[in-house]
Amino acid sequence: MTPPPNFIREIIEGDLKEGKNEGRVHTRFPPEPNGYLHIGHAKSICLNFGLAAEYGGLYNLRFDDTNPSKEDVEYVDSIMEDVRWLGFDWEDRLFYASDYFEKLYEYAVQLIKKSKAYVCDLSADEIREYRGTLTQPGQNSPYRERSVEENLDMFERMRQGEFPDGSRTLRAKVDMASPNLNMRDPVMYRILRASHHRTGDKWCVYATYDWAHGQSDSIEGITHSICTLEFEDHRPLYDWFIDQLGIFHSQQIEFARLNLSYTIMSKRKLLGLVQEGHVGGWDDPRMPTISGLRRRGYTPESIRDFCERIGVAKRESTVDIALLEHCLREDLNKRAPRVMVVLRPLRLVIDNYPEDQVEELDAVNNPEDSSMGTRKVPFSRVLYIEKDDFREDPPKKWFRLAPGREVRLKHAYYVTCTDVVKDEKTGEVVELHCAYDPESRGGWTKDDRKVRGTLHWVSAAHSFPVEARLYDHLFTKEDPDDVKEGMDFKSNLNPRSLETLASCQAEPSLKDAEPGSRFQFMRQGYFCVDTVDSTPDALVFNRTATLRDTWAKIEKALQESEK
RNA sequence: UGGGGUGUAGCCAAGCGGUAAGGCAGCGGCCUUUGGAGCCGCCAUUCGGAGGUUCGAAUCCUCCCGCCCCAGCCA
Repeated sequence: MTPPPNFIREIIEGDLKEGKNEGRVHTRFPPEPNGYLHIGHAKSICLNFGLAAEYGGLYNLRFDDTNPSKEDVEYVDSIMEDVRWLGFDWEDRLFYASDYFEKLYEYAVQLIKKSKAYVCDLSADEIREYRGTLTQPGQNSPYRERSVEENLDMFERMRQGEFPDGSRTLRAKVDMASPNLNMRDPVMYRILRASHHRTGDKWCVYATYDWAHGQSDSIEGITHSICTLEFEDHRPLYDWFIDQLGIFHSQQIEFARLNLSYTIMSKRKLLGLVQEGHVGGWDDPRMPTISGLRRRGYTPESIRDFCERIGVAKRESTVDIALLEHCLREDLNKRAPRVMVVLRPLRLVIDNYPEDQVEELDAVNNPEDSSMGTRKVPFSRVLYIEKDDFREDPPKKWFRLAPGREVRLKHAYYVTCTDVVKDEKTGEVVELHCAYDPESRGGWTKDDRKVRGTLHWVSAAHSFPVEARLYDHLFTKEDPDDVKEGMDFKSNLNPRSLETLASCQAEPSLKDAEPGSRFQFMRQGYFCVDTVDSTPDALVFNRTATLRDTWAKIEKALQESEK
């Protein structure tokens, strides 16, 4: 399969044709360790690493750790775990911008010597005032024309910790009248006494993104530095620094970040959900984080497939989350073994089935893949079926169970409903009585009689209780940020994003299911054993995705036509 | 009102002067021991709008309109 064309591939192929960079393709994924990776990062990882792999190049993992006040090792660990899980191996090419702090400092000295950088004593507020506005040019800082000697001395003293936090900065001397605000003497270093997760207290001056990023790319010999659209305005500065220094020139290319319907992708907002307890953590199965998706039961293959299918372009867009779910189902359909689990049990007694008899019936593990074999499922007189599979007063087109109706029990027999037992007080149906056809063993008869409905079931005496967690979109709105005045995205949180069913009944083969293992609960959806809360004695399953539910559509259409 | 981007179907997205790929969603049908899966078919006479160039324009030119990003010592 040849990957779909996109503008970045076009650029790379053009470069290759021209023999640029000696034919090398070298990319990097540069996360800041200030949060967990999400599906949007997966797009970037697949793009960066996928492209390098495709053109026989290399890719680096580089932590952009230039702001110690927001960063933490917890995040670097999770990021490495997530990237590996997605299926990418950076081999020995793990780097940190902090690896280059000394080099960056030397580069800064070079710029000072070229009179292209200066120490500025303006406060943050003053810098803002001097910067001008979108329509008005800025004014030069009064410190702009300090001598090289004084700048060298002051910069050295900044590093030595002689000045308080925020009191001075090192700025690039570019152009205060530039229509591009990024060129109005951007800050390269700020004084910040914060302990860095790797360099500890060695430094009290830290490079800004603009100063660190391009030079890090250059040091690593990155040929194509792929980033998101909001950095487009920074490209002239990216190029300016590299040109002033006369070092290897990486090419920055920008693409549109991923947005997903019913989802937020902002790390800041995601952090808020975690901190305020709206979700259980970064790895809550409702989160769009890689760790959340993993715990939910997503496969790395399905995520990579998704990232390929959404394409790469420069126009801002929001991908329908149904596409992600589709990729997941397509993958799991082929690999997930089928099992029978009754989510909301309803007792069903087969009156004409011998009291003590138990049959071990053959069940196919995956109709899509016969190599996955078969298993035995016990059948007996008392079963559980799904509450939703019985209607006392069935609507049109209903071909599940109802009084007098015959259905097939998957892998087993045909049964006909003969009696309904209700709770005297509530009127709730509590038990069904059926008669089975002994000639229908395996689920078919010689007379080829049509039985349209097929239900899943478990034997009451052989099944065991499990918990199922049914997840739905975290937000009720396609665009969670679409809110009324004064409200924020949290007002769109879906109160029903998690439904816990504590007394489901599972077939015995599930007893030894390992944490993380995935199944299709027949006619219900894909589920996986939770890796955090599940124990061998009390299994917890997360619903990864529902199956397509044609009946739900039919019923909805039926109800609407009656109105 | 400065600068940088960007407009192709409900949602993504190909297209690069020769007459609108593909996927998702949706809708019909077939098939089915999962109302699952699979299979078949339908779904843009038109590309943000208006002019122009050309035998021929989504592709080139002009003007207009919409949307996104930028005034952190965040990334």
